[in-house]
Amino acid sequence: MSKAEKTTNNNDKTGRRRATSYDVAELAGVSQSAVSRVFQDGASASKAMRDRVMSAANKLGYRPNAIARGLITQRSNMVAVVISKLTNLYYPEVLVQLTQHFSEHGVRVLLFALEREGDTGKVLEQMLQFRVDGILTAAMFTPEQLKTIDNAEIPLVFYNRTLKDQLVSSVRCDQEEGERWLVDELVNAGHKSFGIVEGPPDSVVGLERKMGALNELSALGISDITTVSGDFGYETGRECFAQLMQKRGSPPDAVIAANDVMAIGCIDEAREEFGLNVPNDISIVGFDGVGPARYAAYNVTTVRQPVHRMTQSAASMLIERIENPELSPEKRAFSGMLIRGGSARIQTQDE
Amino acid sequence: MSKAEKTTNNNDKTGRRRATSYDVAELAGVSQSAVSRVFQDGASASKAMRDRVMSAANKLGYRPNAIARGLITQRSNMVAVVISKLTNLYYPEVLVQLTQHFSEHGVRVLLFALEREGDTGKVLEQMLQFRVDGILTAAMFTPEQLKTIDNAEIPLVFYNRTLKDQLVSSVRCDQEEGERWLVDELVNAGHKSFGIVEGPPDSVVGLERKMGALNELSALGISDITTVSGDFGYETGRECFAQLMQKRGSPPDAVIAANDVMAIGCIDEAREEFGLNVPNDISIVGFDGVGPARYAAYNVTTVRQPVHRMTQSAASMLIERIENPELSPEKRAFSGMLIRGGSARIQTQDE
DNA sequence: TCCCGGTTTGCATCCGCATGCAATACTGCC
DNA sequence: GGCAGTATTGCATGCGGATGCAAACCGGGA
Repeated sequence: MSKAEKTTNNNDKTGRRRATSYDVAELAGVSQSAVSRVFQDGASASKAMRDRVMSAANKLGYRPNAIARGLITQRSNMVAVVISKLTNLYYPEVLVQLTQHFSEHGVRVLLFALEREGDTGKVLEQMLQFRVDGILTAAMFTPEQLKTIDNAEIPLVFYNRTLKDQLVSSVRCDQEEGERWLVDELVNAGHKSFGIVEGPPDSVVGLERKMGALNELSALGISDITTVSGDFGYETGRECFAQLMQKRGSPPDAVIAANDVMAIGCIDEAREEFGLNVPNDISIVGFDGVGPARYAAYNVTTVRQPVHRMTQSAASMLIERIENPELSPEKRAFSGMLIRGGSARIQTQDE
Repeated sequence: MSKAEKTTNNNDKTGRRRATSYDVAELAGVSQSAVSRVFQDGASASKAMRDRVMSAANKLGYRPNAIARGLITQRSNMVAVVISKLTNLYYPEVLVQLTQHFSEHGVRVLLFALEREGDTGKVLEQMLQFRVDGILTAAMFTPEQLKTIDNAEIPLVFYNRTLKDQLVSSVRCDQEEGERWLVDELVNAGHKSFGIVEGPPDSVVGLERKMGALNELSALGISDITTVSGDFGYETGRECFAQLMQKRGSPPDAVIAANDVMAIGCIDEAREEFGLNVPNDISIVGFDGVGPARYAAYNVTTVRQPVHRMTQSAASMLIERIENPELSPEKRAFSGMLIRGGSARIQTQDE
């Protein structure tokens, strides 16, 4: 079959077919490669050629086929972003910002949403089949899965989690540090007994926060600690507080919740069901600095993650590694920002 | 160049290269088409062939290349999902659920996030270049853009917005109806003066809600109405309430906010800055039924969107139209659910 | 044993674009 | 005007897999 015929094979059911570079070439009376070059960045093409091709392309409504381009350049210009369902209220911002950062570099986001953080297996296969150029994940992978990704030589950046002693790239908020701050402030202000509301068992973030708090409490010689476990949601925040009360009989001086939403749940439960005044009867702190933490009714004392810088950083780390696979892994930890809200009795000002 | 040579051209910088169907074929001692067939659903292949190929494939870590497959089948198995930034707190759920519904049908989500609902131009081009099989949008397109999409014969489903008198598919919550319910309840309970907090000017959803409320108020002969305008965020919710007070001098009997987050802002402002008791001094209602609306401190009277059914419906509508492009457009409107929270003085029970 | 119908399999080709290489056009300069 | 040097352009081919068609194979019935 000749090249000319190629431009006439309408194979769409409707008889129409999307214009290809051959169609444009024919209409413009130039070669297909010329068309290809006009639609590339660094390619050489004279102004005359550019005009002719663009005019023909507009007439036909031609757009380069990113799929075909990806096949030949071995770059899909897509990255996989993996999020898990539980972490409500916070990841939305992350996702929108990430998408925009990637977008500025011509990279699209292929979204993978997990029911729970454990469901990574199913999606990994898909990511590989779609030949994503990189993976940004807010969920953990098993060692075996990591090996698969490594074998495929796909750059990977963890978001808010990392692997100690392993060569992986990650961007995270220093949760231990944040918890340390909270604990220090509370202890300095005289709190002696603590309740800890931890996150779901398979959440790395939740675990880090809990350990950060426990370690610091232990370092400060505090041992009156009661731990209960929730799932990052409002309802379990309330349940957790109730459990805490049941376990202890009386309220602790302070409650450290693994995130703001659970802290809010605790505050509501403390007020509504136990008639406690927050912060006079009990201090309650959270983590994240999400929107609702700022609502006047709660004004949660918390540590805010620098979401914007983190997403920015994560996106550029991944893009750099896509463009230069030789780059060695890098772990970046951002400090959060202590928000001295009104839900805890701590000093308003350092002296 | 012979077929055999094809299997040996390592062109990766590292000397490694992802296994292709040719590699698998060679190792298994079969033809490339055989490999292709083993990795397809309806294709014919004997068990013996299946085993040989799968074994070779596993040995090589082969995975079919979805990009190449898309090129030939004319199906990318990707849909574009367009969201805009402003609508916080609510779209996250939508997004995760949509992704999961699509995922069950083997369809991936390519995410496009808009800074504002007006920025559709930039992303449209990208969606077309990536040859998405369909578009699900929670942002509006211009008539010109719609024509482009139509020309490209890409199925399109609107989420929570639609075009009257036009042949487009859409899934939405009946916002007018919901506002009608709220207004009826409030008026029945004796509210006579109203404040309306509307959404940002380019939000279709916001507009629908405002008009729904205004129309019903007018139908019921209520004319004491003050309108102010926010951006769906908490802060402007507070500002709006302050403006409302400034404009009127005294609080209206009820405030109808275009979404829950602004309703929460109004409640906080009313309580904190104006010392009003909600709902005794003033009723405040929202829309959406998001998580924070349920927090005990607010317990917002609102209309909850049936998010799960809506996303489910939207996903399947789009998939059906991808598989059968002849299907005519369809508009589905779901009724919301009136949540009689504690932020408004309305009857708890119909008699 | 031979022939027929139904499966499996291989062959060849195409999807739409990028790119190395060779051919051609154009530029400035002596 | 001629020529070296550079900027454009066209040609041919490949990226990885799907698929129509024909060849090969398989089993069963006469």
